[in-house]
Amino acid sequence: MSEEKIKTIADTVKLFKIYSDYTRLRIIDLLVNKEYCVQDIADNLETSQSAISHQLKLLRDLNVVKTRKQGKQVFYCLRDNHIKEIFLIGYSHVTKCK
Amino acid sequence: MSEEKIKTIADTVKLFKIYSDYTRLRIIDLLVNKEYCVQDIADNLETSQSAISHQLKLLRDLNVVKTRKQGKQVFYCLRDNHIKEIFLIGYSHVTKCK
DNA sequence: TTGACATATGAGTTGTCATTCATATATAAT
DNA sequence: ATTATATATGAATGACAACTCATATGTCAA
Repeated sequence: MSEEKIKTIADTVKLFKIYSDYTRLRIIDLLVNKEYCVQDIADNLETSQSAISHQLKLLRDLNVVKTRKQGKQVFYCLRDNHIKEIFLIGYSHVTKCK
Repeated sequence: MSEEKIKTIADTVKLFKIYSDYTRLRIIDLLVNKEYCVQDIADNLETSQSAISHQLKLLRDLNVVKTRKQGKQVFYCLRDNHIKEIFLIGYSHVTKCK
């Protein structure tokens, strides 16, 4: 296996890992439609503000989400369509297989 | 969020988790083209027979791969095209973003 | 400027999971 | 039957990652 291929596979693992956590996937699912501030995400997912904030930091560092600050609140949305597309492919695949 | 949606999201997490390990993804990548016996997979990936065998058990249990026994050897291949498709979507997405 | 609110973050804990090591099972060859 | 080879598997180990708890930072209102 070439060095380049190894790198690509490793990057693909990283990509899929984004979607491989229940909290993160619910965040992504929520943000598919519109932006949310942190507390609203936490409320929707019935998860602590801290847990959500940690995951959002991860998603920020991975360039999955972008933020918009408005007063005390920070609104999050998906950075581009690629993330949404892959999520929807996986999601619809699962839906079909029922 | 409805009970059913929660279940679907959880199942989607499981689906993505299949692809979220370096050893597993290399196995899947290898099996995209043709079947391999266990030792050949191990040799190709330069990973121990035991580590490969454990991952193959996982993939078997998840219905990702199927097996064909021939003498002392067991040949593995992908069970259907769905697994291949999602892998290729992720893989090509990463390739494009370079 | 003080207090209240929204978010971020560091440290510590816990659980999960991929690997190794040792060994079991199964098949083939002599 | 015995030995060698291919694969599978249980237990133990180690690494990582998600959460909690406590607290810091930043912003607004009074």
